[in-house]
Amino acid sequence: MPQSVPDRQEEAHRLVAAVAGRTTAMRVNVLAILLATPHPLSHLDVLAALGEGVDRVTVYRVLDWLTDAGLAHKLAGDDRVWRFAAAHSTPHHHAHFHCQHCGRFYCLDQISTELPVVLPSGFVAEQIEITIKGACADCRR
Amino acid sequence: MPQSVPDRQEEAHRLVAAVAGRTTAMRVNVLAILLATPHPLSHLDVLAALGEGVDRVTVYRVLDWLTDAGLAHKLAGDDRVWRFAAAHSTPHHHAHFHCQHCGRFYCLDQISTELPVVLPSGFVAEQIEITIKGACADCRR
DNA sequence: ATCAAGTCGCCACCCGATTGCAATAAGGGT
DNA sequence: ACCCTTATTGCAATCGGGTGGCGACTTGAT
Repeated sequence: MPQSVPDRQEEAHRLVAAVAGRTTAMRVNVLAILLATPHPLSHLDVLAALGEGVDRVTVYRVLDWLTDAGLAHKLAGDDRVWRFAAAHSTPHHHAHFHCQHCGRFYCLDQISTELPVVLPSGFVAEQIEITIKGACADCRR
Repeated sequence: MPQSVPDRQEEAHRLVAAVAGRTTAMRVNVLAILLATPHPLSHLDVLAALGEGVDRVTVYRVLDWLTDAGLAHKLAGDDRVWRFAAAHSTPHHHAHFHCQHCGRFYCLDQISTELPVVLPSGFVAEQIEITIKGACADCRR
């Protein structure tokens, strides 16, 4: 079905197979799409990239599975929509850019979220999420 | 109706009156609740604090109005729920803490979001949102 | 006191996400 | 290569935070 995702298929297959759990076509295809895209994708984006005849719920579950398996990141935007990005090369901790105009998300690999934060006593940080909002290069024209 | 919010009522009234637009009981009450709470509240939290007989939709609109008026901040959490905090003393740019266990949000006034970020060319930052996830002091016990 | 414009309250509705369950496919054991 | 167990998929229904529409009611300027 996804002739629009030619490459990354093998890479995705290798990554999925390396994880405990079954290696299904759906998981491989979805991961291939995420790998081929430089910015985080919404569930709807993934569904569109897969083409017709794919069940929404399955994609939800596959994306969650990929997230649990550590192969993808899940991030929440202001529009109450989940975005997913492949975890692959990108270091696990980086910031995101959210364009207020076109709504697109970008990964800002250069910006680390490894901040030396000082929390109130008793608080323990497990993860830091940084989202920069503004206008992307495309929308500035 | 809100005998549970004794103080802050006058302060809230003063703040609402200082803004262009009508000074309604609903706006004053909701702002008083936000002022009386040290951490951001969800729409449901506010509704519960107001007591019975208050319309959901009105609270949604009041919260949006307060946000537009600059009297409250609106922030998105992982659970796809808006949280609102009084803008009052708190500097406009600060980080938030999200407890993964109890789901509560805290304002981290000490941590500024005035970072010297370097964006790809053409990108313009308008706002930076930092959310630190982990376990709060209460849940660590 | 009057009255137009701004708000409130109730209705139904939107849409992303989730749950339940039967049908199907993956892959280990033989 | 086949079978059988079990995880995954597909479909339908549902959930739940949030929104739009519109008549009734306040607000506050006149």
